Amino acid sequence: MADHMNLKESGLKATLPRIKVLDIFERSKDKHLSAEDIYKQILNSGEDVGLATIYRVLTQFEQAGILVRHHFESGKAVFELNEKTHHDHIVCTQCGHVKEFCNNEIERLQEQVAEELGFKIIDHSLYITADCMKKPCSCRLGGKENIDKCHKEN
Amino acid sequence: MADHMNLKESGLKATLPRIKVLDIFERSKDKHLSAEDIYKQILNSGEDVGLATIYRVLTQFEQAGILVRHHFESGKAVFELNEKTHHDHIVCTQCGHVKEFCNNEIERLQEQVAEELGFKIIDHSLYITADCMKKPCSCRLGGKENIDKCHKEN
DNA sequence: ATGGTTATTGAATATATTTGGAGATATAAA
DNA sequence: TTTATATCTCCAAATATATTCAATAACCAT
Repeated sequence: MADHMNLKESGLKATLPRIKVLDIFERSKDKHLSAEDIYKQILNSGEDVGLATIYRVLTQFEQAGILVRHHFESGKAVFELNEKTHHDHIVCTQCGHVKEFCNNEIERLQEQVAEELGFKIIDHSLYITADCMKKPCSCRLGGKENIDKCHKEN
Repeated sequence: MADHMNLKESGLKATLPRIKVLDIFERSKDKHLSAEDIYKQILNSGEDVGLATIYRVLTQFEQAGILVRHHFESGKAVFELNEKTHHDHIVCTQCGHVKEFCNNEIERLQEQVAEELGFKIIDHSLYITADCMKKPCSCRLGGKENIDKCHKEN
């Protein structure tokens, strides 16, 4: 359900193969999955994605720090989600720039709210969509270079 | 017709393509529509609007805070009306039960954090995954009926 | 209403990625 | 050496979305 901002952060487009792969990993946390595993699961789900694409996506995700690759005895590489230190996201609707933040007070309140409702928090994701208020700024003229130029110093 | 207000407020002229697009979203609340979806619907309704215009209008609406853009499973962006009547979600990993909540303090802190970072909030979504701590409870035995029975009174 | 100013449109084209498939490579086992 | 298996690379085609530009339509002040 949650929008996959990991992709945007990594500069990867949210395409069907990538979203599918991410989804599978998030649905099976703490499991080690090989390229073939992923491939079969996607085929089973009715979608048709090439095996080459799976390998490519896995490597991209590894490079983006989304996944971790392991080589166990089996001869084939397996992957799992890279649980990074947590942070929330604020995304500019004007230029797409993503900024990370972490506010302890917000984290604490979440725990509190959850407890009041009778839940114990396992994880959470907070995405704020916003306007970076930098008009008139070059990032509004389009083009990735402009975004980078504009936000370099942030 | 009152839609024109939205447009005027955003400094956008009330043109046929824009009114049509807005209309479609208001007529199909809670649905996620892609540029193609909109395009086809408009063509079906007899009007002829260019696909380029649809893309342009959708981006403009997003920037105006009228629409929110998501990337779900499909690989193409989808949009929905930006409902200001906002709430957050807490989801139980055990039984899938979803509870909505809204905590003013959290909302306020988000505004504050955003402001400190130089952003103006347009929208946000907070998903908490948690454990509903109701074990041993019937919802853990599987089956939608059980979930409903278990959480009816929440 | 009229006309001038300016924003907006549609069509074509551009862009920038990403994709699947076939074959290349590599490594290990037989 | 052959065989099998895992992974990667090349490339042409597909995809989603953006941009350019001349023609048109919306807005505003007469």
